[in-house]
Amino acid sequence: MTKTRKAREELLERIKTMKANELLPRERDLALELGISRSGLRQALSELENERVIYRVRGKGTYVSDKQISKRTFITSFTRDMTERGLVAGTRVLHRAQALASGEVAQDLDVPEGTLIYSLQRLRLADGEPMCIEHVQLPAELFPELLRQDLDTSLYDILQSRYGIEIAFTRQTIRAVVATAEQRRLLATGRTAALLEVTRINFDARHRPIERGVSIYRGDRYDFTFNTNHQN
Amino acid sequence: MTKTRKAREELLERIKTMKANELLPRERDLALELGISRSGLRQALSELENERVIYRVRGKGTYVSDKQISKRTFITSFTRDMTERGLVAGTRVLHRAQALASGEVAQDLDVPEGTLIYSLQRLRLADGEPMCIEHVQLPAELFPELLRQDLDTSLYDILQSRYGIEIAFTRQTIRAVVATAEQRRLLATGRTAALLEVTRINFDARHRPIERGVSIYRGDRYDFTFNTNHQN
DNA sequence: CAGTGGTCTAGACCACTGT
DNA sequence: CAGTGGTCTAGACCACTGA
Repeated sequence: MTKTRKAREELLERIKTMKANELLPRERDLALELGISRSGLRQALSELENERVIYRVRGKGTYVSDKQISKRTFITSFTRDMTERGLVAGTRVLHRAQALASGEVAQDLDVPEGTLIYSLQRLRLADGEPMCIEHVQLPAELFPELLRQDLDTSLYDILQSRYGIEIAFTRQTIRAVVATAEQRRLLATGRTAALLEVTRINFDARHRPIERGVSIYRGDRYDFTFNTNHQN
Repeated sequence: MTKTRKAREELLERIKTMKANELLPRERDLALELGISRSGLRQALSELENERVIYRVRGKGTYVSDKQISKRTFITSFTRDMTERGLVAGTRVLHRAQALASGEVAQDLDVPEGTLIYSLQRLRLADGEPMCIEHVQLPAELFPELLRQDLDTSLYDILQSRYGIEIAFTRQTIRAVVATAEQRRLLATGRTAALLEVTRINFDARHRPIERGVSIYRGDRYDFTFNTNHQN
């Protein structure tokens, strides 16, 4: 645990007890109080500012954000997403197979055409109701024996705990599409349903593609919320 | 222009001439070369890392990212968005009026119900074809005489150049909806069209809501791409 | 004017990588 | 082991805010 990290935790504790828009002590005092240099403190504060836990005003001071504003950055994991919405995530594996990468999949995963991949199709449920159809591809080389794992849970938990893979960032493309007959059947929607099609590629810290997939969500039950920073 | 900023620019110049995954000089040498301290250089590098222009590997060095990966963070401005796609943005103002904030609008803008706002409805075009219907609300107090401006251009350019307002971050919620008859008429889509409904609130650096709006995009012509960092 | 956050420095030491 | 990026420090000075 670095000192900056520790300062960050202590700051979060302190902020929890404060109201929105309340003023924090000046940096020089906070640093003294937390037993850290001002530079170290400033790094911790900068992280919290990026996460919108606080905001800083030059010449005035550092303030606590509205709780409302700070949340929702991370998405990606269906299980976590549903949990945050107060729903219980469920999974039905529709199909699992080895396959050879081609076309868009090979391009997204940055592997030559014909590379061995795992392909996984799952129906994801929220409180027992169909929410989304998921089609995932991963390079087989990185995940030996993946298809023998229990795939009824969070794929990202498996990648992390069993293969030690950490996702560093995600690129997503969202479209609106009209449901096909097959999709209507699986998702149990009405005749003319609009669906949210999310195509995502997950990368590790070295910018290597780790996993890609397409998720098709019911438009009447799902929305997608996120924040964007416009620094500079 | 700060030294860090200058270093950043010079680094970008240098990176432009390099290939993907090429190794940059070590930090100590780069700092010397750019006439800056290592700390200052590291801050510039950290910015570039966040923007995915470079990536760093401990014990090895700092590398140039694939050009492919770095782009697409900023969205929000329709005009800029279309320009990046190689399309010409156009605008037809459908409606402009003063109004009183109520319900969701008052809540999103964080003003009491009954506060005076400006309301603006525009049809946005790409290469002359309808792309999106936009419905925007802003607190009148912040933007005197707004309705007298030329609203056929980028609203964000007006906010910045005429009112000196800088947007610091954006919160967006995306849904898929089926087009109503009115929307089909305005957007010139077919009978059963899926649309992308984007609700956004723009905040300044002090976390004050500056503007909110709903944009309804044609599902067959538009997609929405963005990146998410999962630091920590 | 005093008080705040923002920038910058030179240097020390730590943690990880690959030979 | 030598070489890399990562953390941390103490202190100086700048730029902005509001009384």
